[in-house]
Amino acid sequence: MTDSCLAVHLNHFLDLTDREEEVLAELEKDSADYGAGETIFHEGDTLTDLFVVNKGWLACSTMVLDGDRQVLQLHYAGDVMGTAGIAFERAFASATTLTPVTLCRFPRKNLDKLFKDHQRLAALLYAIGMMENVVLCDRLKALGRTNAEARVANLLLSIVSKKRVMSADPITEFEMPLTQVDIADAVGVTPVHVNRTLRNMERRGLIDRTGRTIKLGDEQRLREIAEYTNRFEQIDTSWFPAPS
Amino acid sequence: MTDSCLAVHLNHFLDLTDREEEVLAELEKDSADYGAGETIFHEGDTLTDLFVVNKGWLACSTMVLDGDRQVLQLHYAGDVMGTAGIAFERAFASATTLTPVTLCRFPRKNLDKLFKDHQRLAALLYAIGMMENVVLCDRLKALGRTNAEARVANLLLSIVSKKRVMSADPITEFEMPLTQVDIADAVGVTPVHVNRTLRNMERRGLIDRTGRTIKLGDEQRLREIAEYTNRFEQIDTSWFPAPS
DNA sequence: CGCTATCTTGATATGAATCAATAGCTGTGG
DNA sequence: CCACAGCTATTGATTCATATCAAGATAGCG
Repeated sequence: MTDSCLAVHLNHFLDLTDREEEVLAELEKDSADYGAGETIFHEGDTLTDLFVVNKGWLACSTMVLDGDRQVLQLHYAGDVMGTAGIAFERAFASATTLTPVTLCRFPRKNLDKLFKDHQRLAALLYAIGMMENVVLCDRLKALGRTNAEARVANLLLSIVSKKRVMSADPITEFEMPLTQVDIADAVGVTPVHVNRTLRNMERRGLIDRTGRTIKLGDEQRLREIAEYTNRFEQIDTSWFPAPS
Repeated sequence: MTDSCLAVHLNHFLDLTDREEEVLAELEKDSADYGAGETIFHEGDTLTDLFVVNKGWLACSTMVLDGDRQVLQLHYAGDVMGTAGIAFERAFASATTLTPVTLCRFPRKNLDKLFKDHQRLAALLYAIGMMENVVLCDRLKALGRTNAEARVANLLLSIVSKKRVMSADPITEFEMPLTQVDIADAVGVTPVHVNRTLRNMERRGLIDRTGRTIKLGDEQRLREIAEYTNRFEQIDTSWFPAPS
């Protein structure tokens, strides 16, 4: 077994060869720790590195001119963060840590080796990128066409899903990495309304809260409210080229 | 010069070699025509093919249980459609034609050759996928944090941007492929409100409308209102592996 | 040339925003 | 070890952008 977080994550979708695991571990050499609330990079920064998240939660967000903030993506252990940097030289969003975080930074230039020598891994990264695409579409649907409660339910479920990818047992209780302001910025409502929505969900037994800990009281019902599909569970790797 | 639409599109970002153009042309062999308003595939269909759009506009959309619809992505000549199929065996959205369309269908399995033998093209496809992620994030920001006018402005500008990628001259007038109901489903408001918003924008000289033709009366101002960034213009290919 | 989809406009309703105030919690320095 | 500062959470009152409901008016198409 490897201690590469990325390898653990990718092994979820594919049986990696030893050689492949080595290559991935290589990307995770250069690790650094951050406290909660730190900014890793800012929107507009020149950024030709990617990051493997080794531990903790981060949010990518962008500001509207009037001062509003939109949280675009959440990243958790095992994720590759900053993949937009594959297409653009400048960051389109800022990345901030929500919890203490360990990150491994590597130059995107290293990906060319991966494309040349480990095509199956390249395909897997591509597929994961497309999965993120689908996740973004789910969020688009939630923001465009559902009310505050469904949006919040969606967010909670996707956080649990991400946790479950990296842990063997089926979590139903978790430490919420987002403040109510963060939730508001993620689901596109005001903090005040997030508060009322959460309390209302609590009152009806959908969730239980103790401090920042959230327990899913009725996950089935939450899924119905959010019309949730877990996209993180598996990806279809059947078309992939042979392993190197 | 090739008649492959995909090659024309990709040449926008990279100087393709003759060999690369051949490989792309190969993907565009199997073409078929569709009228406006046809459905190419449905949400939930098993779908292991991708499509190159050769001509016309398509919309990918998904339904909410209560009957609402959310338009997720628009596709135009030169686009590869259905790339989510790279990660999943079932379509997460439906694709319908907005105008008469020519499509070339190819099995995703063909991508493995591309990964094995034409790594630069694989990297480019990956980069374009990541560009689409950024576009989705822009839309997320628009839906989460801006009013109806900014959302509509955003949509109009992104349609013009897509047209400009495939045409030499700087279009300011175009045939709108979406009805007001489609626009509503794309920007997450009601058709009634789209109508009022468009008329208001017209009254203020931001746009001119004659039938379905829209002319950008004050593109600069529209960009400010939408806080628009054109993501389609160029992608950074400097890290790519060498051409095959 | 009538049918149906699309667009337009007015009146009213409502989910969420805004404004405003208070309370709890966490850390930090005196 | 307490007091103060500054986030975070809670709650009520009011406002507002957009939804909903309803009814024409146009226009494209078979």
